[in-house]
Amino acid sequence: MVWNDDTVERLKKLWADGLTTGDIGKQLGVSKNAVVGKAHRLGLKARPSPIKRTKKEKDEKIRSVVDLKADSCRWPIGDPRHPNFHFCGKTAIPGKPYCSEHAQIAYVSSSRVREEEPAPAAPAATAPAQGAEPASES
DNA sequence: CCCTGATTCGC
DNA sequence: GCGAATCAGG
Repeated sequence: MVWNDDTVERLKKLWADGLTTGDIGKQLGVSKNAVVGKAHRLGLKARPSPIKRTKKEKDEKIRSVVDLKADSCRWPIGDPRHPNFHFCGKTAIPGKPYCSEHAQIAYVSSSRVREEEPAPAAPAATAPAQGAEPASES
């Protein structure tokens, strides 16, 4: 490996960028040892071993049932497998997991459902009352 | 055992 | 000075 100013600069860049020695080595075409060794000699280094890109990524992806209030209507909207799946969220009837509107649909008198009303994925009768667990991302 | 970085040591 | 081998932490 020829450590000219250019390569050294790239090394420092990648190193500062939070890349692991292995990744830097791949991008520079050298082994991780070469990277670590050079970094050591350059003076820079001293990073926690399993350095992780603690940057962004992640976050604001798992949200749906998690932020439901105790009185939020749990009527499912959309496909549970779809990222945009959510719940009605409107204020539910005290003691019930659905708002008045959806409660009518959920608690059909003679097990008969309105034709245009989709059956709830999680029936209120069997769904956990206030402890709805976020089962997304599984 | 996998990963990581740190240090050693022959070249 | 270089980096594979080796060591050590997680």
